[in-house]
Amino acid sequence: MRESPRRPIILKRRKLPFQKSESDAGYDEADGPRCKTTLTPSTARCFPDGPRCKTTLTPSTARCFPDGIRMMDHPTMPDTQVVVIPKAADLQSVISALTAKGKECGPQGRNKFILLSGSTSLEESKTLGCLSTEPKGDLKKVKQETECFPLDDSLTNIQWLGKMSSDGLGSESNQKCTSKDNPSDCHQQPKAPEKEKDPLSERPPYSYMAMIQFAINSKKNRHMTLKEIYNWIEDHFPYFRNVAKPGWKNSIRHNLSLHDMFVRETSPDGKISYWTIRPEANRCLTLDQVYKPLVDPVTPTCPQIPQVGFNKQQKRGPPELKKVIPATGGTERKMKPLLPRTDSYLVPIQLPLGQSLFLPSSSPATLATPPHAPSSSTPSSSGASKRVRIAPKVSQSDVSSVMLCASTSQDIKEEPVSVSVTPEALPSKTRQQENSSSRRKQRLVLPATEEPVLLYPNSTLFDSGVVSDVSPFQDTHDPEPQPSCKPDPDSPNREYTFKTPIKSSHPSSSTPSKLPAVLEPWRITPVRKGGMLDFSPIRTPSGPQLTPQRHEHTPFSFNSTPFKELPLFSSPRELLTCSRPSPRRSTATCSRELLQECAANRSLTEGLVLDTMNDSLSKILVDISFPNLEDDDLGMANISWSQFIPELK
Amino acid sequence: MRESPRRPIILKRRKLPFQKSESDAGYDEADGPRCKTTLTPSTARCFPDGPRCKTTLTPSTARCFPDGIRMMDHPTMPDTQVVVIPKAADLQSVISALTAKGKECGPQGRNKFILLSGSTSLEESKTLGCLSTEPKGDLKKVKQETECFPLDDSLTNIQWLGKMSSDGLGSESNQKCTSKDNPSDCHQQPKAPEKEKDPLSERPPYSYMAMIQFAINSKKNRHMTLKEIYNWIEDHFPYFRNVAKPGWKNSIRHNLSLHDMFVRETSPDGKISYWTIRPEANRCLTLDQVYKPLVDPVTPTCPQIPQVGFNKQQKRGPPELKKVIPATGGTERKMKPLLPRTDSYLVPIQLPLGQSLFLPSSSPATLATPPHAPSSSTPSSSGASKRVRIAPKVSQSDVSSVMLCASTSQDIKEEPVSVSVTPEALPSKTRQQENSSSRRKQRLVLPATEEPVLLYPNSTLFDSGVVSDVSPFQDTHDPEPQPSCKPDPDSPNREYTFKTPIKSSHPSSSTPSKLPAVLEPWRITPVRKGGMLDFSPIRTPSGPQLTPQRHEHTPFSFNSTPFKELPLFSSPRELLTCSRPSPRRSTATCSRELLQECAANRSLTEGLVLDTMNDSLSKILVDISFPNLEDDDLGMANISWSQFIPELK
DNA sequence: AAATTGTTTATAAACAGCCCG
DNA sequence: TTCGGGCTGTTTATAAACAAT
Repeated sequence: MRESPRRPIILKRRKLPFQKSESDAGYDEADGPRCKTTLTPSTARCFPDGPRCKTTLTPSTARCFPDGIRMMDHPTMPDTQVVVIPKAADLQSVISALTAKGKECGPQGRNKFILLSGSTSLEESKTLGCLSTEPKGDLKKVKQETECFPLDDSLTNIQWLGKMSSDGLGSESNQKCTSKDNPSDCHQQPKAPEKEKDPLSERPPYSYMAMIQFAINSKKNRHMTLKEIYNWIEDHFPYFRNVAKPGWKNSIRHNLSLHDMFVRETSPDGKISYWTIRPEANRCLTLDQVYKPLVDPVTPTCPQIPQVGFNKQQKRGPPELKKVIPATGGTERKMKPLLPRTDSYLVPIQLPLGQSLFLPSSSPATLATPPHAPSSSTPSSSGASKRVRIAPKVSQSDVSSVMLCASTSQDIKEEPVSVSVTPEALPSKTRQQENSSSRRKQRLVLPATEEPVLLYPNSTLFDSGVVSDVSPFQDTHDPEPQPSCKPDPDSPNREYTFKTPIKSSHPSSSTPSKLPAVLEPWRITPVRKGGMLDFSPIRTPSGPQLTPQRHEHTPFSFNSTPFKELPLFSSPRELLTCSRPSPRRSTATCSRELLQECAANRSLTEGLVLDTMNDSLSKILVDISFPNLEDDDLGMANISWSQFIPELK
Repeated sequence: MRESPRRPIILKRRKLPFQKSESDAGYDEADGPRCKTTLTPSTARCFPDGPRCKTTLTPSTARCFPDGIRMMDHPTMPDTQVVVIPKAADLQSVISALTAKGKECGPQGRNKFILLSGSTSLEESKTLGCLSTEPKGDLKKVKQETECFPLDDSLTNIQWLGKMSSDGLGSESNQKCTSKDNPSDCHQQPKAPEKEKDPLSERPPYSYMAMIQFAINSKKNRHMTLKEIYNWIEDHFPYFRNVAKPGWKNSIRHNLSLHDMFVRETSPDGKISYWTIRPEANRCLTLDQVYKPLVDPVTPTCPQIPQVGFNKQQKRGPPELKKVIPATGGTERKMKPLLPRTDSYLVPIQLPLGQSLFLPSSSPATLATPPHAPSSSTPSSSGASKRVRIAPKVSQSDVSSVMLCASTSQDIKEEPVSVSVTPEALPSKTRQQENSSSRRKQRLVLPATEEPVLLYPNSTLFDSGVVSDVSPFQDTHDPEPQPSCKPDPDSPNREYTFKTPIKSSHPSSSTPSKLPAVLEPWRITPVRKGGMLDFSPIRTPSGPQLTPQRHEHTPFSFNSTPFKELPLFSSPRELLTCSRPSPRRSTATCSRELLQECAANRSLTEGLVLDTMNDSLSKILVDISFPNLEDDDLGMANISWSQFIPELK
């Protein structure tokens, strides 16, 4: 009721109902270096694939892992387990269980989890050392538990969709005026008489940032003028045309300026400004991805092999969620919620989708780098796409230190072979630039508060960010051709020039929006003061505040080891604190040509960054579209990850 | 009168009254490579040091350069002049004149200006090629003009200060309620009965970001808990205690989260979170710097030699500005306005303060980098502190390309010798991390819109950001010792660990906060589409949108040439588009030990980033405190830049 | 002179997570 | 001990002030 407009709740952020139930199998307690099992599921410990118990969110200990989740000790990393999660598994349950497990500490600190999605995707969840931050964490070796069906209320988006699809609108627009505590606003937009009954006039469950991405990605050339963005949004979300206050355009502009992922270019004549999405940051979100496809997934852009232990939607949203919004214009499909952005709190880990080799930390960069630049201090020179992002918010120097520590650690070996990416594609940009996302201030997580990190490769060619990611199809209604994340031949090489000066030289988050610090290795600095942690790799001689000292740290020189070559991290600490280069650019997903062309698809191949979601799962990286959350359109979801990860086959 | 609270105007941003008056000496027209004069003022063309004409801001052509400004052709760079500006010179006038000049185009594009502050500081202002963006720019070889006293209204801060010092308050607090269009707000804070008359209860002219820096830098160890920040601000700015709505604390928290420059650390026990400033980004702003010192500058932290053509305050604010606020607690000195943050629109250029050598792009990083990291793709490995930030907003990959271009350009030679910084300090972090600032989305300027870039080394050890930077003194009233930008022995190495996860992996702006893109070389990508410009260095084969292509660019491998070795840029285009490593870490300013300790001082030595100012000079980099803007306390301002730049002596 | 476009700061708010009484 | 409230921290939305066209 203040004088200020209430922020409309688009998608409520909600913490996953991680009950921190101290239950968990004691296996994580035995923290000694675990047997060097390969990633093959053979050694995996299987979770009961039994039916999910739709338990309430009470912190009860009764959790079960659904969908035949398998766990195995990490071959080389102590306190680390590899968890193979079928695509149909309840991601929320898994996260809940692992989170609980993560609270436990081994000799070297908290347990870590490397997650592989349903034999296809790789995830890493890890918790750092048992910082005494939380006194309640003493419950080691508790039984492992799984929490079932946390999705039901952990994803408010689903409910929104259900409401939206069930034409339960009216309230939305009213809410805008009444629930805002700003009754004065109601009279503002009298132009939407139909808003009460038009489902399309409800506010879409997407943030401005997401909608801008939808708009820009709807163009083949992937650039749009501001006006075109306005028009696209109005065309596809009548809410803004009919209901929203005029200020929404201000917000669009604000978002364009605020987030680094949006880049302004200028036409050759300098007269026209186009807004584009940084390719590294572009998840290729398109509106068609957020609508439930009316047809079954077919003609996937890339070869996809529905494969391993894939239980079709074990769990899905309430029945009403499956309703399809009446087709109107280009928006007849039901909107699907987006997964939370991965660059929020989360540490993306690069998936070893490529063959077995990792690119050296900076090798790709060196390709294009002039030889006279001896200083290969490039911290995250390697693919830098997906790395563990759990790290404290640090200065760039700190990042370097972390990287240094990692590189100095024992088992991380550099493998200069870059299998996935064609050399020309890799040249210079790969290093730091791989990491991308929308740039907001982001930070590394303190080890003390670690929770398991879920890394999930996107099942579709695009990093749709849609919870039930399925539709590789173009938005049929959209008059503008869907780029399919392929670089439009014209736009990239057009004569456009960037017009806006770069203001932030700060390498790290900076900017608002971007792949987690891990992707920005330079950003991941060791905690100078981090003496609290026992993990040596993190320690750095200099305190974070001393400027000169930040020079001491080597830049990200450590190369990440391919996942299968397991000794990725000597200690959980490394896993958490070091942004792993995880260099290999996964090209397995698509043909190499496709990848090269699909700059936008990089999120999929490199890190699957979901940065558009409003519903954030704090500290949990869920960087894939998980098909079983709400609906059954698993078509694309079946894209076999085994293609990417041969080990899983 | 909307329901939202009006944003209180703290410091109105105002574009400098650059009239684009086509007047300018024709010397800039002769764009051929200029004689290779050294930076000695001998060859400098002197501007009349006559009295400043307090002309209005009319675009009249009558501009004069005050204070014995000298200009000379750049020895090696075509279309480039070196401008030596005495410390007492009217910075605004110079900027105005150079801006006008910058509109002119030489054979290779727009003229560039390398500015040296009063024989002591170096600046580089340059404009890129004559992009057709502005048709009005045809006025080549116009007469040179100077605009006098633009400060009077270009720096609204001064007026605010004057008002504040003249106890003309009352209106301020009332304004908060009445001018806000939110009458409902008025009743909110009835607790400030004295606000009407207490000058201290007026809202300070600093942004939250600046005040947070003041607070944190007031502590020796340079970290503060949130609560301490609250208290410090309330103690030093009674406005927040007495007048402001409670929401101001929300804003403080918001700023801490939003800007990358603020880093959260955790105490060893994980119980306490401290907020710190990224050393690279820390300008060491302290409140004492913004108050006019009551005593003459003495006991400078570093050796300072008042030296060259230093005209004491030629120009100063209105007489009332010189009033000293009645001492009350720690705030009796008059507040001075801060210079605009340099990371806004501006391209910081690293000053060759050190000897003559530049660090190799990535050499510092390599020191600490494990040898096994062959991939030295580090784009901005070298000091990366100050570079030309005029560049289009680009993705990281683009940045790499730019750097590549620069390195590939002819005269840029790598000089691996790192003179300024002690080797241990340089190791890994220096590269990208040097660049720092507060992280907001920032972008490179399109060449089409270039204006001269002013690079000004800070005259004080601190990058105070204060317009009339003078006071090296600690805030005498502040109970907390002023760190003097020296690394507190305790804090840097404390056991604190970073707690917040890094969310943004995006290397570039990231954040919000960070030295300009130049400082983040990886961020400075060539304009893929920049075909509009004729400057080859900017061109890159791949379009900005294609992901794979971003790999093609080498990472910042080009090393910047020391200033005196002049062929810094083969063309203005290079200067503008390439983020110059400008590697040499200037250690000349302070003893090496001091520098090493003074992580916070890096802004001075590396780039002098002013990121706290509200008053932004669009596209003009004024990265120093210019003593003559408002008052006469030039004491510290006399710090001889000649120490840093031997050539000037 | 006005509208558009772009950049920044301020403010409010919705949550999440933690701590503490 | 648990529960609820408060504090801390992160994000998004909205408004606004400017700047630049």
